[in-house]
Amino acid sequence: MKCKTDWRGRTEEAFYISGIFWFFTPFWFHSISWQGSQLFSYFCSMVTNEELFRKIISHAKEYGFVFPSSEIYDGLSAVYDYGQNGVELKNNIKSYWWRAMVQYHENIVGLDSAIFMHPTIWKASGHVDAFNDPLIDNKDSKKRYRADVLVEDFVAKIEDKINKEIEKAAKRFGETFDAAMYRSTNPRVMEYQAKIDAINHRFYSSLEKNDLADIKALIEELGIACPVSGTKNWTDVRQFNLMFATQMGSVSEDTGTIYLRPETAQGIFVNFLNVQKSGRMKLPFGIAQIGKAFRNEIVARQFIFRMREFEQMEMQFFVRPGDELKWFDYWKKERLRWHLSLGMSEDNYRFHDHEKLAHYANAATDIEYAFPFGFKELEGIHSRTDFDLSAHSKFSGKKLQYFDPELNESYTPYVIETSIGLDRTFLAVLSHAYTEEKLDDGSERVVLRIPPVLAPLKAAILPLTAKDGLPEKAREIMDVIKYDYLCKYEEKDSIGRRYRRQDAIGTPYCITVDHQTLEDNTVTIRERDTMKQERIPVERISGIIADRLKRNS
RNA sequence: GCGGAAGUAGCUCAGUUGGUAGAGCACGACCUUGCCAAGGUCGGGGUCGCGGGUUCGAGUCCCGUUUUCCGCUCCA
Repeated sequence: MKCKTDWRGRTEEAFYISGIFWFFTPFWFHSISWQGSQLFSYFCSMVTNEELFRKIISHAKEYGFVFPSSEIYDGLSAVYDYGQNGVELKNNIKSYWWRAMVQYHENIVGLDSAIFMHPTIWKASGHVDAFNDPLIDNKDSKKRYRADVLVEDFVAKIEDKINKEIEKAAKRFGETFDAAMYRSTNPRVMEYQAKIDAINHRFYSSLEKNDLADIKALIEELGIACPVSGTKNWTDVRQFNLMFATQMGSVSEDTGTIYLRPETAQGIFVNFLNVQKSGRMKLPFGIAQIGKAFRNEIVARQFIFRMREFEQMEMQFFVRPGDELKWFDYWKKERLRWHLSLGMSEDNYRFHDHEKLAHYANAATDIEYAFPFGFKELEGIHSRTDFDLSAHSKFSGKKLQYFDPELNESYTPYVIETSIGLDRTFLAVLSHAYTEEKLDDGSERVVLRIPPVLAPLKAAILPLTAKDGLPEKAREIMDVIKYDYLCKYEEKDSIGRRYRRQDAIGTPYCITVDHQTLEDNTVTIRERDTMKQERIPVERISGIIADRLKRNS
């Protein structure tokens, strides 16, 4: 009935075309052409996806969801403002998450920590070191590399040579061979090892001194060539600090430089004791927080997917050491359940387990969402061990431990983190919701199938005509239910056009006041997705909407 | 940050070898209609992203710059 272009842009036509190829190809050719036809439809979907993504972005602007920041001043790169409908959707996502985490879990409490934090926090967390990448470009291939990675790769090659030497020697000497001994005595291996040590020493001491010129000199002396162009035509090494720095008047340190937090997690860790003691929290328990974070990304793109100022919804769950993988699994399942509860199709989500773990983690996974530009990280779930609390313990000199009455001992709790991007969730909802439909009568409509519980407006109150006392009656109804839900009253334009306008911003219900309303005090309630209408008594409007929203969440 | 493409009304776009800024939709007022958008009349809105240059004259040609998109790169 409906020719739907879903958010992946896989229109029926795309399948149809690849189907024709399939049908007319000789059977013997199918095994070969299968991949080709897959590629072909993939290509089709890529093209329509780009188009679809563009449409979503302009729809978001046109209907007051997302505006480019400072637009009248030409905009500010990768910064966006949320408009009148966007702010509602965003707030609804926040409270949907907050309810699920804080209200429905008796052992999770909230927190709202400041964006400004003591500078040493970022040393303890590792951000000062890890967020400083020295970068270098090859002028011929125009490729950019991390200088430390180039040097590491070079070192790895020497390491390979050592290993080959040892292998050869092992064959020669047979079972009596002692690799460790060989390593520390063989002159050629020792020479290689000395070279590695020299390179590493020079690189890291230069990095520490922030001597970028010497890092470039090192790369040139080693004769490292670009893997793509094969040339050694390098730019200067530049340092990108991914943390925004600013000045604060009175900081007791010698420098007044403070950073805008690059993640909200540290605010939770440094308040671990405050919350645990004042809330008399018993392990396992969690602290949840929603807030802004800032990263000076080199490349911030893809609309609100990667911004320099963004909002996270994080929860740190403190557990007994040894239990962490059990809880990691628990939160993996629990968080996916939350996503699926929005009803945005199971196929759109997948786990991506990390094979290479960060220095602090012993297990990590991402929940990825199928955005129009592919599966991308939406939420991270990490088992962070006791890395954070121990680091803060060490840097602050305060003992961040928990006395476990059951075990009758103190220990540093382990942490499971769930960290979801609010703006990314917003984009996921919008991408899922945006639908272009062809109706039976041949007309088209754009409808945002936002999960009703998240929709900016819950209902529109519409008098069928702007006369005969219908506006007055509709106003009366509006004045009652506006205290239950965010609603909009509208009387301008034909009723059909008003329905379409509400479809375009995802309002799940339209309440229409007609002539019959004046007689028997009933109205029609129109459902956004099906466009079906039913007649209900005025006094039951709020209750019926409440029931349906609950059913949807 | 590098390379490529683009920027004209709220949106989608047209604009001839350089010669007085346009259309459709949207918006506002009034009329008409009255349950799934686009009937009538009238109207508002653009220093053509910004800044220079060439020219008698620049939306158009040249340079710079900025923003967006694509690719590279990066991504706790």
